[in-house]
Amino acid sequence: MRDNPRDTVRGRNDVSLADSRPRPDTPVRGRPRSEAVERAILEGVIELLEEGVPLAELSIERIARTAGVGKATIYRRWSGKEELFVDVIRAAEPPEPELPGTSMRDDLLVLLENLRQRGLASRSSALLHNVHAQMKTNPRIWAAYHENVIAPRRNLVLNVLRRGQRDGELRPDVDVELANDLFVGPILVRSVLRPDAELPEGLAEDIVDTVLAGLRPVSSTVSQR
Amino acid sequence: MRDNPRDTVRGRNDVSLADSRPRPDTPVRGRPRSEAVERAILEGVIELLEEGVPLAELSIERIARTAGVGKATIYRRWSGKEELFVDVIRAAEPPEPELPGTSMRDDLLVLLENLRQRGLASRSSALLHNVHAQMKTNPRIWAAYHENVIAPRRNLVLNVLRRGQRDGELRPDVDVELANDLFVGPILVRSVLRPDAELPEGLAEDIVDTVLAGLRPVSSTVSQR
DNA sequence: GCATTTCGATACGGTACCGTCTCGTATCTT
DNA sequence: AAGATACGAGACGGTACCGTATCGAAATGC
Repeated sequence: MRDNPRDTVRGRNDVSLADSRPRPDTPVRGRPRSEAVERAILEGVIELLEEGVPLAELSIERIARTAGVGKATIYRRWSGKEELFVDVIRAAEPPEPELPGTSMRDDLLVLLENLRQRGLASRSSALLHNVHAQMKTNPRIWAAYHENVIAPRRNLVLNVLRRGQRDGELRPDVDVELANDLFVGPILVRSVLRPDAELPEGLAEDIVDTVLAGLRPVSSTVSQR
Repeated sequence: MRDNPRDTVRGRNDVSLADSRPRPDTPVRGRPRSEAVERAILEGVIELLEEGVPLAELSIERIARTAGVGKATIYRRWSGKEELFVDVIRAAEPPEPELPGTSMRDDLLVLLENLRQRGLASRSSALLHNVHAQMKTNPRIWAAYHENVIAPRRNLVLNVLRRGQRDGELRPDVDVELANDLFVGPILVRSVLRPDAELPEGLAEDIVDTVLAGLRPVSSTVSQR
């Protein structure tokens, strides 16, 4: 797909639009691109980020150096660091959790526990930090992260909440979007904004039950505002 | 004879390093340092960050260029970009909100509304994004931000919650730290992690009342399906 | 008046990376 | 076998920034 229209040595008689043609046949001629090289590059970037190297300090030369490949091999696949990083995001996406489906509370427990585990993992954290850093400057990176990581998980929670609302486990008058943020907010805040905070064992259950029950003292009447 | 490089560094006040040095003869000789120049540099950095320029792309040369000062003028005050950024954080800190003190709910409304407003402001957001990006690499920047911005606000909320717990507005068995995250989490998640999300007008009130009341249907004793 | 220091400006050598290109070799299709 | 392409390695000219040094002018204390 990302073929190079720059036949170097021979005639450069080509004119204006290089690659506007859809070119359906992938170039099967010549040596094919190594899939192993591709993985080595992506994995190398992930490892560097995990080690705490910020994306801003990653140069193509350094990536090539640590992956043990030539610079041209990288430029053959991606046009630059940001393009590459989009694929890194895709490659690092963890699988979605399986839901028991027995009740809204049970599903929420699984989802929040999964979120807590991800908060404890350096890989997710490193990725999120660097995505976050590039968000303002490079909306494409943010879009890729949102599409590949955030949106799927968010939809999972929203669907669980909607079903819970249908089944009477959730007050019908609450906004499910707000409810979602009430559940995931505490974990996200601790893992992203206060990395020194702890994510203790029973946190997911504490959050679910506390949010469901409310913080007002039990004897208080509902008429209070 | 020119100066040795050590006496140029004298940053004003330090965060983590003790540096209780009682001003080694603030050089009253010669031309004094311009306070206006100092402000111009700090404000220039803040404006650049507000415009979406990431901290990683800020070079001393560029800062000097946009502030209209010489490079040496910057190096005379700070030893590098990170040192400078610590002072930028301090300079951009907004004032703490005033609390009515009439009830826990009223105080929480003010605090969360204040937080919502900050989420809407580009200045806070730009700062937070860049602090966040540097967090892993440069713990000093994170420490400065935590000490100057996060901790004071957090303590404000925690005190309000503790008082509410004493006064019977908050269940005595809930962890105030968890309660804090339940209240601030939704706003922080929306402003930091989902910048496309909205922060609508009545959000603060919605959060406070929903968290206090709980998400479980009122008369229901059913917790499982 | 004079010493001292800061000011903006800019020159300086050094470093790192950019993206392209070339080389010799390896691997695939025809 | 011939042709095409990918591979690692690295040369290449160009750009931006680093941190220091120097300049003449300005601002202060003595």
